[in-house]
Amino acid sequence: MTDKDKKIASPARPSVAEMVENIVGCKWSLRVLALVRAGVSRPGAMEHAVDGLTAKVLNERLKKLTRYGILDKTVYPESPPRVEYRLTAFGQQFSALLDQIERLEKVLQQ
Amino acid sequence: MTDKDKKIASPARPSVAEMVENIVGCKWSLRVLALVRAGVSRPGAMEHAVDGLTAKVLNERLKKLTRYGILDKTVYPESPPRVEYRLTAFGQQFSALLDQIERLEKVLQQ
DNA sequence: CAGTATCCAGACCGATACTG
DNA sequence: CAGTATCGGTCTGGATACTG
Repeated sequence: MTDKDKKIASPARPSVAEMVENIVGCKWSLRVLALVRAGVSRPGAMEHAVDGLTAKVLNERLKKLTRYGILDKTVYPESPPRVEYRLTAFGQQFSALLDQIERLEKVLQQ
Repeated sequence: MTDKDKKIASPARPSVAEMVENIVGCKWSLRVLALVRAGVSRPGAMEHAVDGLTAKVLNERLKKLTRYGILDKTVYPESPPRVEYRLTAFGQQFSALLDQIERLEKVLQQ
């Protein structure tokens, strides 16, 4: 975990602009968000799906996204352990940013 | 200028996702973008408007936003020199991200 | 499988001083 | 006023090794 992360441990309700800066500014965040949105819910699957993404960084991102109320974490007490991440209601709205980015992508391709 | 900046000097058309990561990841970028959008076009005015923003960092942001085709720079050959930055057509669409952020802000406040 | 601890090269950005 | 050069502390994130 980074120091930046620690600073928002007990946030005075960070603004969305701060969230966006802090989340999007971190490498892999958008990728991870897109994966969860696409139904890839398990960390192992995410790590496998994204070339170059390591477990350490992935966990940092998942933690941050969870702390911001964008993702929801579920732990199933099995062996081997199974964990799933899902978008929260707010996370679904937040991830609409991905749609707008995609829209801009098309603008650029013309 | 940072090394990250140099890498996109001759871009193979960076994706919007990369642009977003690279721009939003840089502190002050959203603030600067919002200022230009609000009609604050001169660097001096921007520096004066944002507490904590220094000329060096401001120029790095303006350069990057210009290189990405989001801003347009105009130099008036006067003395003292006058410079103005404006949103390009693409920049206007890009800065719609700010609207969505503002929308999310309201979602969060409920 | 999920998650953490440690290390460290390199990037970021704030301060300062400077040019045209 | 606009912009650059340089320095230096801090943070980032990739590699590796490890626990439960």
